[in-house]
Amino acid sequence: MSSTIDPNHMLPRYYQLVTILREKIDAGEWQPHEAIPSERQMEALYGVSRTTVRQAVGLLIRQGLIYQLHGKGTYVSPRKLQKGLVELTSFSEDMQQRGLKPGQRILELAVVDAPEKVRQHLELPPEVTTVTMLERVRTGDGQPIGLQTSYLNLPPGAELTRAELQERGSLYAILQEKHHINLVAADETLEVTVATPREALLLEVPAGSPLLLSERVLWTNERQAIEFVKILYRGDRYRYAVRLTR
Amino acid sequence: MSSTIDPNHMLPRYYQLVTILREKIDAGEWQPHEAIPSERQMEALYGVSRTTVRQAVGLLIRQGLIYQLHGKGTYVSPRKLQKGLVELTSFSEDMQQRGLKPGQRILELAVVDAPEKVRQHLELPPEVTTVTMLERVRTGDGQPIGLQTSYLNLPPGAELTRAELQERGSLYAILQEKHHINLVAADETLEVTVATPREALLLEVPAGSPLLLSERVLWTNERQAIEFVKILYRGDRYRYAVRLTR
DNA sequence: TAGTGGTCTAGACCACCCT
DNA sequence: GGGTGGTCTAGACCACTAA
Repeated sequence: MSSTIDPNHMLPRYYQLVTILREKIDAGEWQPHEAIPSERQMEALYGVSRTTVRQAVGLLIRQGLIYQLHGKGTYVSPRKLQKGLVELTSFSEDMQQRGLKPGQRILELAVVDAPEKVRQHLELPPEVTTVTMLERVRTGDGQPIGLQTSYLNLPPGAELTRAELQERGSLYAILQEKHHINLVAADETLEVTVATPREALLLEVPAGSPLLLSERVLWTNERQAIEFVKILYRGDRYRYAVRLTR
Repeated sequence: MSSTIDPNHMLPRYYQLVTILREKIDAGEWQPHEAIPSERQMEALYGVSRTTVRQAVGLLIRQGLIYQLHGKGTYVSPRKLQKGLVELTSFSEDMQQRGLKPGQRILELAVVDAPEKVRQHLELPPEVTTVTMLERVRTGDGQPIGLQTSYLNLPPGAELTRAELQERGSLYAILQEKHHINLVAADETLEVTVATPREALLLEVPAGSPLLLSERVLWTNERQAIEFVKILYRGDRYRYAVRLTR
């Protein structure tokens, strides 16, 4: 709960300023549509250069917390625009944000020949013929929400075990912490489909029920496609939210 | 098709540099995962400061065209990550990007009492009791794609006529050019539903067919909610695409 | 005219990667 | 050690808004 900037801190100064400003906004110290101090005032207030102020301000603008009007000032966004609807999240994070306890039932974990559709999405080179396939029923507060099928192009030597998955829950946490793979972006498509008998059974809905189908390609910080994941969501229990900007 | 920066040009230098770099990437002058000149090299190449180079580079990174690795360099993203999947677009722009000719059939255009749900989404003040309601069947290459219902909180005096809409096609173009309202962000949710008899008739599908329901709140550059839009898309003719980032 | 954000410069030092 | 991106400074001028 600091409100000054420490030049010797581990974190960069612009990021310390981001934290200070976000805390004030979250605490309601400035109301929506109210002007916050100008860039030159913050320069003096926090003892940093205007460039550094603008770096912090730019980040908060991209996160939707504040906005600027040329010649007028910098203002707090209305609360609806403050919620980060746009970020790349795992299923587990997604459920937690919705206030549901994430859970899973692992149906299958195996190394398989890559289907053609998966080859294309992951842009597999010819010498790679197999991928790791993981099928899970995902739950929120114990209720089935989605049927998830992942195809992973893991680096040689990297392996995935049921035990790890059971323990950690989140696949992304394992990739990040154990294999040092950073996921930074994803391309996702959404469409409508209806449940096959098998899907209906697993999701506990009548066969033919409408489902939301998400297909996602995940990219590492080096922009290699590493995972292609399909999630079939129950139409009655899931709503997808995004923020779009110009 | 310039490849130098003109200091006296109308456009800012960083933006001229963005254009130059984008043209080279689009032309395939640099291949995916190939390094482009370093920031200090571009400083010399284009006669601008490193700050300006970084401003251009940052914009292209946020658009997904390039990425940077600390201590290594700046690289071209693979093509799949170059397509802008994330931007706020109107239905007309959306159809054009998909290579379909956008069309519409106006069902209703009227000033109505604002329903409670609309009041909440638009955050209407108590003194505002009415909104402009516009219902249209949207088509792609003449085929029905979606049933769109818009609720607009227009500024006093601003009016919308069928003639304008028929002529311009795009509501956003009218708001922008005639009323100088800039739409800069939107919050959108997507879910699955099934067609009522009326919806089925208008969309030319059997009653009970699965549909994709989009609900969108549009924000101006001053972060006022100005439009609440519902679009019911035919499940068999529409797929939604987004790019997510960390 | 004064204050705001938008653009731009010419430096500097640090952290990281590779040889 | 030399090159890369990441952070930061102390200025400057311009474009826009409002009184």
